[in-house]
Amino acid sequence: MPERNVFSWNAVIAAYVKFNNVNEARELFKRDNCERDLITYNTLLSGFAKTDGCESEAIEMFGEMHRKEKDGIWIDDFSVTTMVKLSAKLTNVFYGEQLHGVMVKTGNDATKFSVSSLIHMYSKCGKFKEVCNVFNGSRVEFVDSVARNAMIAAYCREGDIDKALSIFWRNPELNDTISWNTLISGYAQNGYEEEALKIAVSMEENGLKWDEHTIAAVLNVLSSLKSLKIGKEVHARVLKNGSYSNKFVSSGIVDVYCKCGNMKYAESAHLLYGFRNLYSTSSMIVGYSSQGKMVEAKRLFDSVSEKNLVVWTAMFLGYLNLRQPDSVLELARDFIANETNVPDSLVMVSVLGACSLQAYMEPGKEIHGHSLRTGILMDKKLVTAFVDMYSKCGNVEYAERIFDSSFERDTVMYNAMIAGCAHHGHEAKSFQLFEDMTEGGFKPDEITFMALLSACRHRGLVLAGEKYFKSMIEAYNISPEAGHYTCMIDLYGKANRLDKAIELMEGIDQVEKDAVILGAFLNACSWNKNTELVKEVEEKLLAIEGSNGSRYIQLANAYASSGRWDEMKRIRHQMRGKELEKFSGCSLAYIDNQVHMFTSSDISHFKTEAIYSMLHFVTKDLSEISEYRI
DNA sequence: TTAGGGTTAG
Repeated sequence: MPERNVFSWNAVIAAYVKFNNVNEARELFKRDNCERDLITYNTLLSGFAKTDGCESEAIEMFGEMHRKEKDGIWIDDFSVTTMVKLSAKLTNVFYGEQLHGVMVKTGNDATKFSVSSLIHMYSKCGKFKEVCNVFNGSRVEFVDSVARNAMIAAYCREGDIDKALSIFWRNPELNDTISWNTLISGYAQNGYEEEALKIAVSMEENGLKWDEHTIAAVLNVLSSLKSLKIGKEVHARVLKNGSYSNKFVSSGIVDVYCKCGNMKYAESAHLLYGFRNLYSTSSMIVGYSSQGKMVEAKRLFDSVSEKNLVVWTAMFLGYLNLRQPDSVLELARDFIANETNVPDSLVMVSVLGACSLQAYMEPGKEIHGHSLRTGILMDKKLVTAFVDMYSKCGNVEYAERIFDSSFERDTVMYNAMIAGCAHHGHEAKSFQLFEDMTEGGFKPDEITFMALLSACRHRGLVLAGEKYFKSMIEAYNISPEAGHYTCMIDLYGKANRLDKAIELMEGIDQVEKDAVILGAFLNACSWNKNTELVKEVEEKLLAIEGSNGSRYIQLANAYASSGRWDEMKRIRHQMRGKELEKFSGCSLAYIDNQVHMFTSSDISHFKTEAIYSMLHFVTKDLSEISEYRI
């Protein structure tokens, strides 16, 4: 242009901002010949505010505009609204409140722009009371469709769908695409996925077309529902209208396939349109790691240059679910060495899970120390993870201390503490915790009863065990699972009440008589030297688990215990020539930075002699003090 | 020529 003026400069800078090219906009702004006025500043300010990674430039520029008062450039209502929106994006309510103050001072707090932006900002920052103050304190003419939509969204965030609906249906003629989209997401955020889909359908019936936001919201719903069929339908729609170039839509498609467990489709969708999209890649990592496919997960994880806590946690949880604590701890070392982000509670929970698996207390203690020093919020999941870790690492006193100091509790946390006490032989405490739990209004679940029954089993408390077993079924309407039956049979067997064990077995449906229950019953028969029953169990057990070598050994031992060497020989003979998997339970001890693993009758350890001699003393002491058979 | 409301991953 031969003749440029401030209008043409503003127009071209605005065009770059509009098309998300803030770098070019900044370059033009900085040129010596660029003519600038307040509008130029506001334009670039909004560009910085909406661009990820440029937020601090916006704050800096706003400060600079403030200082330029004497040059005739000041901030106006446009600049303030832009900054309120930025406060919402950064969920910085302190900044937002100051801007609200500026609005009041300059008399700009009663416009449709200020009302909608303030409602949005306070809602995003979780200050619902302030949202209501702004909304109720605004004159009707300043509450337009934008403010109305902001209010619907605020009610949805607050979890008050009914209020959101009442605004939505009070003047249905005012509803635009954004109102409908807000409601779809609102339903989904509050767990009403089916209703969200119905709203999306009725949106079209009301003559409003789906836009990219609608499609992204619907895909999000389908991920939660794990609906492959409708997911494919929406995918087809996306292919027709070309909206896959939208990053929310493309990563949404990838996520639906991941959540449905169809990694083949997910992989091709990711390669076609999710490549280099962090959200799509994250979904892929989560998808693979939740299926235990850690090689694939790691390949994608390594390709992410800017890792965040979401992808880290996905990897941690993947290894943890596969029960590979070494991989979790190795990844944790990698995290400490390379990650600038501070670990949050979910990262810590994953690493604590690995410590629990390995009975390795040191890293757990370090995490505990770190969380105390940094003052991180101890949420319920984190407290539970500490309780579990300290219990499983042998320090139930620490576990109790953390449990006692927690302000909030839930069923899972109680379960961890009850199980911890049970495993350490503090059955009275377990029972007391159960009382506290039910009195506090927390509903016990099948895991609670598993912990209580295992406390009874370890201490031979038949009557208490029967009481909990009965109350689980009758008072709490929980059907016993294999673990509960196993506990009871074990309990009866050790208390020499084979008659009771038989009675219980008779009451279990055929389908529920799985190998674990039969195995427990076999032990009960063996302790009570009932060879006839062992024979009966043998047939059923080998029919279900004929390839499990441990079952043959268990049978052989059962016959041996009552002196039936002929039968034992027969079982040993049967084993020969078969390719059998053998599993043996092991114990782990973490001593001097090294894991020591022990199985029953193990003599492989380099300090075997010392260990057995100590074991001899401990066993002697225990049998003297214990009233029960060990 | 500048501003406000709705959408993703643990």
